[in-house]
Amino acid sequence: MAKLDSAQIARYADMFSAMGTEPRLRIVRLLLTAHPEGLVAGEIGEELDIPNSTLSHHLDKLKNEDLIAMQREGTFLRYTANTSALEELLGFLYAECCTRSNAVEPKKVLCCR
Amino acid sequence: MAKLDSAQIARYADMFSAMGTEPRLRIVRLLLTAHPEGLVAGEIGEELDIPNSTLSHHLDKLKNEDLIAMQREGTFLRYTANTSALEELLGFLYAECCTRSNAVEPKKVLCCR
DNA sequence: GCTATATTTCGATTATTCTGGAAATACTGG
DNA sequence: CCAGTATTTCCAGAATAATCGAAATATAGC
Repeated sequence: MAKLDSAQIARYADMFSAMGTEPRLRIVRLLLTAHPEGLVAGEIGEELDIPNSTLSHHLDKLKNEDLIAMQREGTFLRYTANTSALEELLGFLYAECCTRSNAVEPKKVLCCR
Repeated sequence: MAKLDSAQIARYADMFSAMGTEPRLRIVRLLLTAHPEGLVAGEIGEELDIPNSTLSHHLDKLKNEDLIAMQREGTFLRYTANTSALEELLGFLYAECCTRSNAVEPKKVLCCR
């Protein structure tokens, strides 16, 4: 297993932090549900009942951590979950818990394929 | 799959938040490496070079989110990773990413048993 | 009980984050 | 180019979090 340097650990911490708030965790969940089409900002805000500017800040944070992606569609901005980043985060957590230390047994968490 | 209520989502958010800081993520990693024996507070502080009181706050937060456990050993306090909680968090993330939405393919993350 | 060690709690400072109204920007269709 | 809609940025306030020295607490051994 590759050794993790300080920057990488900090990055994972930032990703966890980005998911570490109820509104943002809800946003990610919602985008996963709507995957791969995603949703435009207005739909997210309406569904989760979050004011425009507040939502925009949350989306910005998630985007900065690369957990979601954005693409313009005319006057709309469509947001989608970034599956590779989530994959990476999941892989990190899995590696820490199961591979690196054998602290958690994989089979308890997942049933493969 | 059981439907997640607001309190549960908030709880997962809090767990992510607890891991969402570099010092605390390092602490969890260190305790996983030392699992199942764990480490006493002083050892953690020395290894990660964190002042007493700062460390104590971090440990308190992790303990509040049930990510670590503590037991007294004479004048020492031994901390251990709480594998069930980590298991649960890993399971949640897995379910969100892979089961619920099929956004991430399990085999990309893990190689089962 | 006193001393020594380990760790927490107190207290206070600084930094960061969350929130949301109002103004600005971006785009579309006429 | 103007009106209309979508969304962001600006700004500011309030709340929360991170930090750490110093004082307090807990335990052990003598």
